[in-house]
Amino acid sequence: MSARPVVTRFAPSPTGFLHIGGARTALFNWLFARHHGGKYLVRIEDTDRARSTQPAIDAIIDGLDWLGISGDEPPVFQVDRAGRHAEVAEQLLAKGQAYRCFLTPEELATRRAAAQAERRPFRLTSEWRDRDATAEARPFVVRIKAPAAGETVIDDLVQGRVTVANAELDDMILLRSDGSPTYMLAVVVDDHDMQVSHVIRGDDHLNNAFRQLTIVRAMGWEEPAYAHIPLIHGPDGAKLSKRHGALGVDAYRDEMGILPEALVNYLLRLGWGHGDDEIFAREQAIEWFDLDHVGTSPSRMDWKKLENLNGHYIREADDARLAKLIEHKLGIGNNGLDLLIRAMPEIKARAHDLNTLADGARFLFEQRPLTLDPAAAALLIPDSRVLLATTKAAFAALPDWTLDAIEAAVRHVADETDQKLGKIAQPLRAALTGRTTSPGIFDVLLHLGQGESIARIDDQLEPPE
RNA sequence: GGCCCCUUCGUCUAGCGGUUAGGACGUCGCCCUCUCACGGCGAAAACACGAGUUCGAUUCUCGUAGGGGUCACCA
Repeated sequence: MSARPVVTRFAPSPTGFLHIGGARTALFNWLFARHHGGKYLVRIEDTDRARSTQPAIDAIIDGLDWLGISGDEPPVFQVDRAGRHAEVAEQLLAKGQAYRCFLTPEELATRRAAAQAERRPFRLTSEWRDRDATAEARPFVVRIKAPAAGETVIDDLVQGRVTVANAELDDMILLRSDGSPTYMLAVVVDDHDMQVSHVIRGDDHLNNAFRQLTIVRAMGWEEPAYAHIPLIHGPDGAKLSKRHGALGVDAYRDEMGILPEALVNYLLRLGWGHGDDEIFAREQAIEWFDLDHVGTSPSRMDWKKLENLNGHYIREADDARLAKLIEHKLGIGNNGLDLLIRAMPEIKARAHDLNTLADGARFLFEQRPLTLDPAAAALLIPDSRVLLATTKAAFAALPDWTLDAIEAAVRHVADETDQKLGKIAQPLRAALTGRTTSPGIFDVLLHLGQGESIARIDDQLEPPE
């Protein structure tokens, strides 16, 4: 590795949302730069003006921001640099490393079809390659003169040494007939101008690296180091589809209720490992991250593991922060927020995403009389109602509504009636929360308050008609 | 199809010639217990196959099979 400063970049094309694979690529670039005290840049590859959209750009920027891996500098937009790209193409032309090709798309299609008919691979050999055709008036594209013989070797930081015969490389287009740069040219020029030292990107670009290298070499520029990381597949090993996770990171946030630190931890661990470690604080990840422990085989999404990690981070998260994140799901005001925060320690222990978190807190804000779910309703048999009535009386007599006092009261009723605690706790839970599962019953009582608790019990004392 | 890449429990991975092949998620069992979680303990579970190289291969080499990527005036 050369001594030049580390500069990485994440270069998405804004034709869709920021998906999980892109997020991981960005993360690895960010981590690598941080680890080496370098710089991490974001470049929007919008040279395909027909397919690039502003919503996509917003989604990508927003997603990176949410994950805490925004660029160190404002994003670079590739379209803004079209002039510079054309300039480099001109230089290549002047150096005889590129040529104007007057083949029309139709001619190209014909040749391609012919090659396919003969079942041989199509490799363009343009008759314009060695012609000096500056004077032609017809539309043309600018093509690179790819080396015809020999081979090109890349020492990929993840994949190892990869060799490709130059005969496999074709004279790809640098400038389209409308004068706009293609991706192939734009990446190389921008990476050079932005002084990118390490190109870390998805495996699907490995083949491109060879073609891009020919441009770098034709210009005599310093070559970046390459690191092609394996793609993420769906649980079935096939390409990640919409059905199983080719979602924008916004869906992980808004629909699945995932915390950014959980997604980051999961993504980091997917395709990379550090011994037996599973949980990484950000600083720790920066310290440990490297490229030589990035795996070489594609990895599959494991929703259960993400969920587990998310549960971990929810339990670790600040109560007020969590309350803020779910208050809109519960439709509560400021008074409710305070209650929610107070009850959060018990609620969050039982959640693995923001949806289950909100669901677990719902009983706190339910309007009386509660609608019991079937399992809870089934608990309220006549015997239970008698116990409930006794318990209610004990609650009504309590001068202080503290956890200790509540617990003592309930246990006392159990002793007096010679019942196990569960015989009282379960009907109580049903009456107070409408469900058969909830935080510990004493906590439920405490947070609901004396008046509300008694009222909810009262609601269930008489069997419904 | 050409070219390129990949292959350790179901999944994510540790391993970098000699290990009882380790951890995590998931699964199952037990414990804790007022329910559900959390937590604790334990169990089942893997080196794709075949040749080499070597005293010795999960590890190195080559095949086979399987999987993936890529072959545009898209990125």
